[in-house]
Amino acid sequence: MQMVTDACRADYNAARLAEFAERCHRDGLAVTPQRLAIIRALLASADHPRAEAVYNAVRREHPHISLATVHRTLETLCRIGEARKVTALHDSARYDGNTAPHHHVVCIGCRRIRDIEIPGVERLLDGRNELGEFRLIGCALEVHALCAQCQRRRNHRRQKIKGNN
Amino acid sequence: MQMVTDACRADYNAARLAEFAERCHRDGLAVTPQRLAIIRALLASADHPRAEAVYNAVRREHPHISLATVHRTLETLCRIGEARKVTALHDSARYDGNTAPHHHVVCIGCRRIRDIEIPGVERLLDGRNELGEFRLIGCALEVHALCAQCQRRRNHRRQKIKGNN
DNA sequence: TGCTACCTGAGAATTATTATCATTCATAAA
DNA sequence: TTTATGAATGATAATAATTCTCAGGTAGCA
Ligand SMILES: [Mn+2]
Ligand SMILES: [Mn+2]
Ligand SMILES: [Zn+2]
Ligand SMILES: [Zn+2]
Repeated sequence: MQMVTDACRADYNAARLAEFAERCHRDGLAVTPQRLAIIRALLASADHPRAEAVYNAVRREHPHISLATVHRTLETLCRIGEARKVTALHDSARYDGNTAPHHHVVCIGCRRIRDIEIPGVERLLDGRNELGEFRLIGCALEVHALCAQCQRRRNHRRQKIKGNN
Repeated sequence: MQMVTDACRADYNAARLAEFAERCHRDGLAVTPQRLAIIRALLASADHPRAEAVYNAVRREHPHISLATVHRTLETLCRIGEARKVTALHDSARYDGNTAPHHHVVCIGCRRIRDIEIPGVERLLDGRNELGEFRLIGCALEVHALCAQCQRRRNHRRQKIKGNN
């Protein structure tokens, strides 16, 4: 287990930026100055910013950009796989009365959550209680999945799209 | 790895409910009908409800309860360790331009997030792409920690509290 | 049986996010 | 290069989740 340093991201970021226009075209998206500025700001920051933080960064070059555009664009970037969210469960607080150690499987379609037990997860951190400047407390594994219902839904949608061709 | 069944929670819930009043007293909290109803509803549901869902459940017995009380109480339960949140990062969406596989360490004080690489996490799911009704897609490990700054802050606060005795 | 500090309900305020719509612009065809 | 067109943007309203405020209520204790 080790921290990912800023240094090793420089090349990665340059490569990602170089590919960006091509990827937008592949997905049928226009390469707008706003989108370029937002992906640049996102790649440049190692701190997993919120929309507001990206907005503040981008505004230095594009003082007229709208916060709504930043929200929209970040969602678009996630949809085409150029960005992701740190957790799939940010939309509202989910509470758990089970305080015993366990982990969760989350349906990325409908946000259904179920408990799972996974032996060995704690062991991943074992022996360490520090990492860089951080004092470690515990960990939670979020297993991403599709529930039966959302699997069906996606299949139906795919078939509809096929039919429209 | 296995799903946690409803059945094996029945005893656990009864035990937790029995201890509840004692634990409130220990923490200097009053045992109000609202708090009892909320912990009961939370323990009874295996689906990691949002505040709204707890509100709807509790309202059947306490039609006059306020949604604000539900929010407040769920937060209180987390503070005294009688409940927890599924993720510490629900308050606003956090975006990540790094699409390579990696995990995160999260400061539970200030929500600072850093990338970490942990070999072997994917292996926890290996061999399986189904679990119960869920089709597995991937996973994300959220390592909880305190950053240097928040460690200092907590120490200062503890000293202040000591001084007030 | 009171006292008192803590708790609750009601509703306002705040914050994050999404929706609406008129205007602008990136793209590709002519 | 010009033009046509559908997609993208900015401004702002709307919605949703959560927190705040404060007057009145009540649990816990003497
Ligand atoms: Mn759980
Ligand atoms: Mn990351
Ligand atoms: Zn689902
Ligand atoms: Zn911190």
